Amino acid sequence: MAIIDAAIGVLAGNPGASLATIAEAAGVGRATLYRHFPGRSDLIDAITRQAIEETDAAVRTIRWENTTSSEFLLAVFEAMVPLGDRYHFLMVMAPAAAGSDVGEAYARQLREVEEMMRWMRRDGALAPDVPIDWAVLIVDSLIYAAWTAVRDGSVAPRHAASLACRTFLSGLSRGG
Amino acid sequence: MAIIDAAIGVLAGNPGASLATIAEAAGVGRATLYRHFPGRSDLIDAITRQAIEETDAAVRTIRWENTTSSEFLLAVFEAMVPLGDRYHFLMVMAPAAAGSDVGEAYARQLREVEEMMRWMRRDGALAPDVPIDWAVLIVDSLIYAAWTAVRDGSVAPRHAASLACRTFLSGLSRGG
DNA sequence: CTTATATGAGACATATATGTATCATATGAA
DNA sequence: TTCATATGATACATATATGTCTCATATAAG
Repeated sequence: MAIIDAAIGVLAGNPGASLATIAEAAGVGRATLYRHFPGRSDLIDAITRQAIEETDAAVRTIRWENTTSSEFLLAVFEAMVPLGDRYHFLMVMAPAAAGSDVGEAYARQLREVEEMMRWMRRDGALAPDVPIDWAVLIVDSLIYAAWTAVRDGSVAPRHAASLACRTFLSGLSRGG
Repeated sequence: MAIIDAAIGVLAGNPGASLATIAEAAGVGRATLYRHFPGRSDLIDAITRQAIEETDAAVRTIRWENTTSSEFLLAVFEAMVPLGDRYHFLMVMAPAAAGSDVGEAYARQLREVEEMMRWMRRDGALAPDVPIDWAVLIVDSLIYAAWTAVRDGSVAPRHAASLACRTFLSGLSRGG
């Protein structure tokens, strides 16, 4: 929906933006926004649900059979970098919803990334002495960083995911 | 000052927090806060200035003579990770102040990191095909990620900087 | 054409945040 | 003790955001 898309864009830059600002960005009247979402919290909730759906759907398209964990990681970056704003929105807003169903869905997503990291550790693609929590955090950070870099024009959209994946696996030094 | 420290803590978690919330966190009356800072923007400005001062001071303690660029990078992480909240605050707030003196100071800090990245590229510590902008962004991301990990207890304070530095230089894969 | 539905504009009441002013009190120096 | 200063509490006015309501209008289906 156009309102939700506009709201994600506005709230990503300013989490405290007023509903009037969001309505203007969506190109609808403020009253129309209240017709679709009874209150601010309902809008936030709808955005969160959509972000979870979109990110889940993007990950479901990836095939894990007959691939290495590193190839899978690259595919995850390819799928998630374009959704960086959604991903970041979840990172910022979902922890506040802990306990609810959306909070649970976010926790599940985190567990899935943890699972991927354990797979990588078994493969040797993740060093044994690296804390799983740190690896998960770096995946988060790189997705958002890559999305930011594309948005600002620092990195071409085609190269963003591979750059993020390379950074994760082997760092940025020559011959890393 | 206690008010500024408390304000950084509150605003890092919720950039739109009310002055009443900040005053309560600082343990002072709301009126007292207005006596020190005529308005909200003055408080934000004071915080930004202090964050710039603190980060500048931390970097100035680092010696760059007779060191490799990689050693210097580690020292930067050591100095900046404890100031991760300040650093993140600047990342979020300073771009909005572009044109003013604090905006200029932030731009200078960015140029200094760029300079460090160019030094690393000459050293071979940064691969030639990695965009400088990406390297700068990753330094930012890693500082904040490391600070977050320490705050949440995922990583011991002693290990955070070296983990961030290692991630930057050689990634997280085994033998990276 | 007629009708049901969705919308935009705007009035309105309420809640919250901002900013100002006053007064009693605590604290610390002379 | 006496006095100056800083503070906390409170009241107050104003601005902004939220949420509800009405009405005129556009639009699409019948």
